[in-house]
Amino acid sequence: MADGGDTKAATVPQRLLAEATRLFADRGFDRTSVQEIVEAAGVTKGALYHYFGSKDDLLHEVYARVLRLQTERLEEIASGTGTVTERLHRAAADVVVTSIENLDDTKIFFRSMHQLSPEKQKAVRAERRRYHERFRALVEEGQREGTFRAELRPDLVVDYFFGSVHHLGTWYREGGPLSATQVATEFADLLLYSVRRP
Amino acid sequence: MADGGDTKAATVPQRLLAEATRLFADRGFDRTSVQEIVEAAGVTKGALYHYFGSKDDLLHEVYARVLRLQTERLEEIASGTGTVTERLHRAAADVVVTSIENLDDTKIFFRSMHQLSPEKQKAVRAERRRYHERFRALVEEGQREGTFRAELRPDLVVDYFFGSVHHLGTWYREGGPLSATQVATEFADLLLYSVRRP
Amino acid sequence: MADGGDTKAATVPQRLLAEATRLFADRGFDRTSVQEIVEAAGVTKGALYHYFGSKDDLLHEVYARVLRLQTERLEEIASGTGTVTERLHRAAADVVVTSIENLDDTKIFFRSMHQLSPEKQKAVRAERRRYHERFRALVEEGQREGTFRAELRPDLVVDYFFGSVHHLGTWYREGGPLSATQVATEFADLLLYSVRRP
Amino acid sequence: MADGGDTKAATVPQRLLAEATRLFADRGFDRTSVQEIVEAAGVTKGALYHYFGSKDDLLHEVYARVLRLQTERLEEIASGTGTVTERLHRAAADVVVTSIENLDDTKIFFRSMHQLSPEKQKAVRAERRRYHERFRALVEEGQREGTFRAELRPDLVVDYFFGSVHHLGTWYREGGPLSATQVATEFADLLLYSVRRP
DNA sequence: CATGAATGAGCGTTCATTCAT
DNA sequence: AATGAATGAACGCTCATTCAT
Repeated sequence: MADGGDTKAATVPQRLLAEATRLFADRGFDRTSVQEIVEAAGVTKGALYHYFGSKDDLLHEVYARVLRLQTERLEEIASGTGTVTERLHRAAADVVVTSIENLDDTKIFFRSMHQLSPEKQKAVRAERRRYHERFRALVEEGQREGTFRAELRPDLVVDYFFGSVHHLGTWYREGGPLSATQVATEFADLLLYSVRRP
Repeated sequence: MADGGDTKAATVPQRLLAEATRLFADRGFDRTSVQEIVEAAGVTKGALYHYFGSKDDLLHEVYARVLRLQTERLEEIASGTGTVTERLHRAAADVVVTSIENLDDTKIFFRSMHQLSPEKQKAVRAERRRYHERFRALVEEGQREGTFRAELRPDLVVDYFFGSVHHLGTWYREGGPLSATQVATEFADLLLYSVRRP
Repeated sequence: MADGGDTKAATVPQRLLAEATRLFADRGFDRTSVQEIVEAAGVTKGALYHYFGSKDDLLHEVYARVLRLQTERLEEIASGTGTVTERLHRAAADVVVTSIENLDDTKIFFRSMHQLSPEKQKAVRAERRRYHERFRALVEEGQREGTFRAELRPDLVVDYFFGSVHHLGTWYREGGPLSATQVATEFADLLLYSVRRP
Repeated sequence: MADGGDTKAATVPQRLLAEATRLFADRGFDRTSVQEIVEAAGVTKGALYHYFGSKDDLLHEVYARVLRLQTERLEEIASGTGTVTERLHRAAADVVVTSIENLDDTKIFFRSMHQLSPEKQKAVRAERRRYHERFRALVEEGQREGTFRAELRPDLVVDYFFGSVHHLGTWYREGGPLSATQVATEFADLLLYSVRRP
């Protein structure tokens, strides 16, 4: 009963979620069959439907998990210590690092969102919006205190930056020439250079 | 029979391509059936398969068209007159405008690329790489002449910027508060601010 | 915990049978899942399979209960006092009233019979036949004593009348313009008019 | 190309409808799989769905056909020559004969109606109601002219009689002791005896 | 050029039942 | 007495593609 192994010890729903994440990232939601997921997890379809209401639910769980994680981290950094420049830089770098560390989730996020059912899409978007708003608040804070350029549209800056972040999945390769931290630092630098009053 | 009208005059393959683009952007490649495409175009399946080898071919054509267009425009701007700052700004703003003007193609591009067959994906990526290289050359040119910051990794700058561009499809809405030109100017400004030596 | 209430006090198998009856009548046997039954009864699947061997068994119990009831009542009436005319009228009216009072059972009876396993179907049909025979005996008694028309085929009369009775479930609505007794009287009248020597 | 055979010559949709009718009557709608139907008809599932939108559609077609047939016949008889007694007798006997001749349809009708989708059920019921109304009009005509007993509720008489007719499928066996005409005559006699002023 | 009937493999999902606890 | 995780087979349906006409 002791947690000795790694995959063997995981519960059935955990294994299903892990394999689904991997497969959705690999070939996309529509191209992944329920059969493939259960085979990868070593169970039968019935088991999957015992824990998840639908294939859609599985994808929704992936989203919920990553959104929860990122929201927590941003909240901690944004409300932490340091100048607004330091905090924005830290938040930007952090979302890059965690996006790279969970590259499968990142890939799924922007590729498969529109394959969710309309209601679930709405729920995810709402959560996402809250996350963006917290980030935008940092930009606005910097504008109010005169550190960031006042003529910028903060919402546009956020969309600009997160476009770059979401696209990491299309070009970043583990084992490539760049470490996660290197990319994170460069991206955060690029962001700060573009918003700071020169 | 003479080419007098507008929609009526479009040839069958043109109409098929137009409807396919619209539908792929709307619901994604996998969620669009061949039946829906031919119904929208007012022809039968046989006609589609007469002009296109497969559903995949249709998607490939969408990509080929937009890549051709963007490459032409970039080439013209990059090799045009003006300082490197002016040319990079112009190129960046232009790709934003054309991405917004062809928002359907933009949506398809980043959502459905991985649904192409491996060989076609490879071909599209190669073409895309050439496009990015031309853009990167502009950054390098600015670095060589001392206008842009030397410590930047030019390839990373390009990925950073095009991430933002590709994501326009997820948030930009026609009829919203921002015109294509406004977004283009802001995006190009953000880019230039982040690469220019302060 | 004392048997004070009404629904709360019912035993688990009683509650299961009651909910199954309601659901089978509502949506049919095949359209009712075991899951729905146990949820309605507030127990789990294991409990159902503890008391009933199969879903089929549950349906069989419904039949057994209603057949037992009707046989008892017919027996009492047929062997009671009064002329054969009075007894046939009373029996006919009574089966209409009890069919309406147990409309769910009536609906199930003619809709779901063929969904029982072959052996159980045979058992139910045999029981049903005995019931019909007792009814038919009343008709024959009337023919022998010259009250009912001799040229009638008694078995056909029985099938004719019970067709009408079994179909009550398709059109009778509680709260409609007709009370159970009104329908019972009219149906019994129609039967007697058609069998009595004019 | 000449219509030489019997089953071979029938078109694919005709064969599908014929086999579906037989199977639905045999084992009920829910117990008949689409796979069984297409195997019996010697085609594949794709072919079935080329001609029919759903399994439900197939059942609806069965209903539509039999309702059309019966309505035509009733209309012809009811508006024909003869006294109201003769016409009601003729109509009653005719519906029995055609119900026996199309016993499969009769079985399906009362067993599987509630397995149709709600909208289609509504459509069938509406058509059925029109049929009943035409029949009821005959009873009312007889009451107005004083031939039938005035105290009868005509709608109840119709439900009474058609209950018997619909139940033919549960007990009538081809090759049994009774011909269709014999049953028809007896049923019509029973009806007329019960409605005529003695 | 174009049709549309037909294929065949695969899809997501349901469900009665079993069994270790 | 009762749980609920898990099975495994079947279900209705979709779809890109082919091919005789």
